Amino acid sequence: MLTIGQLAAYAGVTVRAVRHYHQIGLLPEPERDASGYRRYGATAVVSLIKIRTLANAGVPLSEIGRLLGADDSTFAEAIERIDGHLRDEIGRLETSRKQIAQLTAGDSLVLPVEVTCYLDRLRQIGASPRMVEGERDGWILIAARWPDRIREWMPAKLAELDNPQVVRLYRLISEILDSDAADDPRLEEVADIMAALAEQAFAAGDPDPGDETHDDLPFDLLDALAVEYDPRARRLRDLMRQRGWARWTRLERLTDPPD
Amino acid sequence: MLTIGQLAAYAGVTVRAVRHYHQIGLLPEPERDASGYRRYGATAVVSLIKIRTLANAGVPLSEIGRLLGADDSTFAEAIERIDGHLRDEIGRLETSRKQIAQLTAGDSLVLPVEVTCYLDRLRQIGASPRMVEGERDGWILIAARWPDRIREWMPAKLAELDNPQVVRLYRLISEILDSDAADDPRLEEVADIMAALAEQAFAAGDPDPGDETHDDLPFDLLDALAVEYDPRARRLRDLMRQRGWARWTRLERLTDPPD
DNA sequence: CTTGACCCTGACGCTGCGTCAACCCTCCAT
DNA sequence: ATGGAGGGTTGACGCAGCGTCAGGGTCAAG
Repeated sequence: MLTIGQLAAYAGVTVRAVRHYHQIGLLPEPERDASGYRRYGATAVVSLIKIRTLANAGVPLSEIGRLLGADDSTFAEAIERIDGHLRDEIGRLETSRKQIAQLTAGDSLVLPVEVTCYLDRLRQIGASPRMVEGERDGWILIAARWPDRIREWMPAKLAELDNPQVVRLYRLISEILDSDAADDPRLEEVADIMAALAEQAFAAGDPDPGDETHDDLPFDLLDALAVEYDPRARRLRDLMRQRGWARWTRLERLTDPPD
Repeated sequence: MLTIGQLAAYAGVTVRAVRHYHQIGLLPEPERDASGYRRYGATAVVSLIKIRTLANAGVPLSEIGRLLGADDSTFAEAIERIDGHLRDEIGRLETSRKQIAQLTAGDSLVLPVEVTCYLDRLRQIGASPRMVEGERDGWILIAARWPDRIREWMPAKLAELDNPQVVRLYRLISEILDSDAADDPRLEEVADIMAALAEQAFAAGDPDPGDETHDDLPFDLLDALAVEYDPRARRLRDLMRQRGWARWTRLERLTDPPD
């Protein structure tokens, strides 16, 4: 007659596990000796080994009970099912591994490589870290909404950075972000440049992604994001409204005369 | 300003998940509106997307908080560690899959193929199902103790089944098991055969695995197993003792004259 | 007699939420 | 004005498979 510790040691499991199997009815409670200790016979050892074998094979405890009493075809069927679960699980973990393999720190955390290139380029032309951070978060919002289409849009965005006006714009905004002036006069210049650029784009007949997707939410979020990053964005938005433009952050759109 | 449902939808998670992230402090609680509803801004959306990205990559929630605020090298280090965990997990599941692939129903559940062959052979020579079942469970106990060495022992055991005396022995025991007689007279014959076989083996100088391993517990368990399977085994053991043999089940051993 | 190694029951903890319950808020159609 | 649908709120339990106390009692040995 074995104590629970000896039983567990023989089967290579912990005492707690054995008690757990009792609790869930997987292994029957044995007789107790005079002092209330559980006393196990050889059949208990055999049962426990069978249980552990199935459990080690990844069979959930809840299935093991039925499985041990099942006939061969039921058993094979159940094995089939469990193998399916395991395959799924492995697949999930492997996609996880691929994902985290791509998670280098910084920008590429959530963004496709095209966007991180764009952000790097922004740094090159003199955008401040804070500016780039804001841009990155904006692109995160965009990427969440259109994960597939975002790659199409990047080449055009990247090309824009060759435009000296755009470069000047980003530098200006960077400077403003880094200053503490509550109402920076340079905001007017920023608005002028943005309006001019919007005018050019409109004249060139650029396709407006907002029209295609017909989903304002991401752009509302972009506006809100800018304001959360720097409250002076609100003032900039007003200046843009005066110039006949709304949704200034990512993509511009002609509107009726404001107010 | 978004409600919790809109926030969750944008990031592709459930409302419950968002509340969970609040609870564990991963996502800060936002302001409430007049009626107590949570109201989220754009930065919350960005944070939630970052969280989900890491979580989808298999990063435990408890790590995500630190990771989002970590510098690049800390981040890379953590990623390394998490990838290690994932690899381990995948490895475990894959061994599980291999294991259950080998789990055909019946005998081979816990036993190596050599043993199941032996059991099949037992059936061929006329051992009853009940007898074979008992043998199988005995081998399970052995296999649990010496999982590596058991393969060495099987050829000899298999060869034994060519001995007509051994065949007669198994058939006799099968018959007794299938009968209900409380004290079957054939037990005497069983004991005679077993004693004779033991004598031969001893004379041939068979190595006694019990001596090598110096671990009596498995053999005690085998004895106990037999008794639990059929109480008449106790009588058989006494008969064997009278003939100068102990530990009758698996391997015999000479002892001092009994009692 | 003490000490250390076991045994007992009962209960919480872990992970990442799903799923009630019981109630409040808002908006839209009647 | 009202009622119902479809949001939102907190609080709580449940899941798998045990690990890990807490607060006892028991056994074998020195």
